[in-house]
Amino acid sequence: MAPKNDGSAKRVMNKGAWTAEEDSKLSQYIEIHGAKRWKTIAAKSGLNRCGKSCRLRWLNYLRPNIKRGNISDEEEDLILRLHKLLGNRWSLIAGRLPGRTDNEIKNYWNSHLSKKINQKQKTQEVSTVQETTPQLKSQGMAPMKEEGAKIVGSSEPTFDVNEFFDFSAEGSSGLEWVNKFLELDEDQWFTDKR
DNA sequence: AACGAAGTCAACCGCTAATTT
DNA sequence: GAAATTAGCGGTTGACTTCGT
Repeated sequence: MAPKNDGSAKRVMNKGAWTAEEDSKLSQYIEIHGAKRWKTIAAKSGLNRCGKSCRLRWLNYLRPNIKRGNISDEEEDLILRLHKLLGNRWSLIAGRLPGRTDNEIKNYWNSHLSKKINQKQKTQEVSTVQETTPQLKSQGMAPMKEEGAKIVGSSEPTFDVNEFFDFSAEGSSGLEWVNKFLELDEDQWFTDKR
């Protein structure tokens, strides 16, 4: 679908890093008018930015109660466990970590955790293949290299969570089912960590 | 001190889903 | 119900910083 030509299409928007002045303008506008209708916010706040850019800036940096940096061990554990459960559903994972944004968690995963997991996975794969291959061969099956890799550190969960859980019935911050699942998973988790 | 490689993270892009007209 | 608009998501990029040589 083609966007309406409102006369602003040819206007060159600012890109790149936000300045303190831009942050201030955006914060002030949202404080008065609320964080709705980003296109309008972008147009009326005096920022030469697109609505998308304003929304991202607000959600990731300017909104209240944002935590920055220093992800604790507890938070890291939770991210690992939620990723194991949900895959790359960063916004859902972020919903369980107050003050954290999906972008931050995604970055943290890509720069820190994926490496940790790859290392762990490599060591596990060696032992798993050694243990399972003779048995699988005897059953006429190939070693499950791909499937095995999905257990930890893949971008997809090992099952379709939508088939198991009705996301439409859950608020983003009230995912009771996650806690239940994690409680169920707790024994296994601490067994893994020992 | 200088340089390149690797790591980090803010921001953009493309797409889909949800909502409004 | 269809079209248009808006919101939101995840993947990717690129500028900047840190580290190693």
